[in-house]
Amino acid sequence: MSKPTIQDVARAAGVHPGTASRALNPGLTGRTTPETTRRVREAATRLGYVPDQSGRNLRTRRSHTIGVLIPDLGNPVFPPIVRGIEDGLRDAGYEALIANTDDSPEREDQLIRVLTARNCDGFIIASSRRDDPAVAALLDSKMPVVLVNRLMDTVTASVASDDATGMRAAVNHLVGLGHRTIAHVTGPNTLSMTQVRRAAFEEAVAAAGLAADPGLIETAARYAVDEGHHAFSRLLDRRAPTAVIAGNDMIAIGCYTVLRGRGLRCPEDVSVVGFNDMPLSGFLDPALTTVAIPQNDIGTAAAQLILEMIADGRSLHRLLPVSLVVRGSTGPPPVR
Amino acid sequence: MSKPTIQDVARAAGVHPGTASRALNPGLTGRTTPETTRRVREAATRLGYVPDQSGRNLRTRRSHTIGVLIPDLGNPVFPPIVRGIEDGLRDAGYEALIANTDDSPEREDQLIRVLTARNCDGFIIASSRRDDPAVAALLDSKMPVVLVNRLMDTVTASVASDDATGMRAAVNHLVGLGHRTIAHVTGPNTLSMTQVRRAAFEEAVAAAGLAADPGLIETAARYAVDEGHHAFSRLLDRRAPTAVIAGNDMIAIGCYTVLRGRGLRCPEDVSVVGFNDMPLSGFLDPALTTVAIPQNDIGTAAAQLILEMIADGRSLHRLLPVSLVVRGSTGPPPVR
DNA sequence: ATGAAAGCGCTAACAG
DNA sequence: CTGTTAGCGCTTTCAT
Repeated sequence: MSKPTIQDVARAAGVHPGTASRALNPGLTGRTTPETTRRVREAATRLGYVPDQSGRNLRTRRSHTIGVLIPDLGNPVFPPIVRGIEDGLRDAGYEALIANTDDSPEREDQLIRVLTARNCDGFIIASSRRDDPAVAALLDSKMPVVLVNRLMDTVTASVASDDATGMRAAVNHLVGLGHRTIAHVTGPNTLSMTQVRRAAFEEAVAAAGLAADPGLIETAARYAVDEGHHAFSRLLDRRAPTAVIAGNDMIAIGCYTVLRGRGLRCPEDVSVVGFNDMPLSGFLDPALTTVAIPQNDIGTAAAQLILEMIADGRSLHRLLPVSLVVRGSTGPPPVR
Repeated sequence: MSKPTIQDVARAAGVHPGTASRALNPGLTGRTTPETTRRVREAATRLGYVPDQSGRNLRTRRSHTIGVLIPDLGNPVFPPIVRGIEDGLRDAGYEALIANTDDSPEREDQLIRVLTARNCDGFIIASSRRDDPAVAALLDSKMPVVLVNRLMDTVTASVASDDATGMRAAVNHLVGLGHRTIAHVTGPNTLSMTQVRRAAFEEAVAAAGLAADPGLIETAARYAVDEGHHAFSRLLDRRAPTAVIAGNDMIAIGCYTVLRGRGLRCPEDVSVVGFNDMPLSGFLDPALTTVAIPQNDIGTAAAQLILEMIADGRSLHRLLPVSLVVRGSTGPPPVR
């Protein structure tokens, strides 16, 4: 004997399937007699009835499923965020469909289609570029969308860390240690996150009374170790900073490898500050000083936000607080 | 304009929806004229047609969804495996529903129920303990299940790395360097993985003609940095090994922190070997010598296997090759 | 090889 | 409040 359908339940309860459906749907209580409701529910539990999701999805065009787009689960920043999302959604009876875009616009576009075909009720997207036609089209289609950490002008709902404040704290930390020549290795310019962190860097440097020097800023093609390595290497070929703030922890590791390759010590010769405080950053040698973003909270906030959008259409921007974690990679500048 | 349906494609191609369906379904090539197939496919791509899964699921009585249970996405070993699973499944039109058990039996049991209610067509489980009633019940129910890296006696389908061979390579590497006192910090005994690695360690040590010394083996309560730290600390309190093989890379990091805390250098005083070669292990200082398991391949193999089980009921055990990656954390033992 | 038609399980709109 | 009916998009059987 296979799984019971709502027809079976209706027959057992002596009512019409439509009535059984109403009795079983929590949102429609009051549309059936208490007595009927009771009888149907009793029959359902007795038969071990579990509503078939496929039928329900097809009819309601709802799947209780959220598409989650991230650049790459292999980047250690994302797993904690994804966990936050998953747990937040599941507590509300939703599931996450997770997909990696590898920062490829084509792949992102294709994945949006695949997930749309699954009738996702909404999307949480952490992979968007500032100019992103696929996401823009999704927003146009009135699909609920929450952007995470990478924002776009047109979006109405987002969750991000307060990177500007974090960057200021990082710069002030270095200035307080006595640094006067501070470099910044940014991520790719296509991302809003890069812009925010870079603008805050320039602002904080100016506020500290240091000379603005474009030569102290270099762009890594991706938020990855090797690209960070190349970018910082180019920077060191033309300048001699006593400290560098990396666009994120992966780039910071790239800075480490450059210093090691050139026989420079960290923090004695050059201090390094990262961004994100991803897992294991504290176990690097030296332990990385970095701006910690609340990765798990970002995930749960994104989950909560998308659910609110689906329920009431409410949408807002949330900025979550960060904190500077001072470890062993920063110290006073060398005496010249 | 909303999403195109197969009706739209059929109309555009001038054929009946049924024919369009046949032309689009890869399994049914030969049931339509090459010309028809071409025309339908052309119309489909032109319209950007993506089959609606709810309709398909309802009709085929399949959800094209696989439940994936892992201990914790926060452990850097798992993201690459999960990526392999996701990509492997998606290429075949399946999606993964990922859930973290945090190694809690209760949570695992509950998650299995949640995912079963979603009509998953099968499960890929990387969180099973040797004695695991929830997974055992799932196996009993004839649900297709593939176990990953952690095996059980009763399972018929599994994917794992060839840990025994890897462990032998690690031991031989150390013996070749001249080490005669080699320690092993294992993971928890509840996992088959731990057993396999430990048994292979003892075997390889014996095969090298070294004395078996139970005092050189210590168990970490979890595959985590802090537990690895505590376990290795206990071990060093009673023995003075010149090398240690950690149950995995997280435990290896715990060994690093113990050595650092005691003023011992790696590899000059004590060599350390890890297991898994998780991301960033190569960027630790010293770069970790470790047994690399093909994380991505494990994921894709698991995806392939579960799809085969669903399709033909075929099931088998796969053991994937590993390789020792020699980096900077191993060297000759100190001269006494 | 293709067209026609039925139906998977469910719920929303409409009557009564 | 409940029965009736229709149909979501797709695949598959049955004709032709």
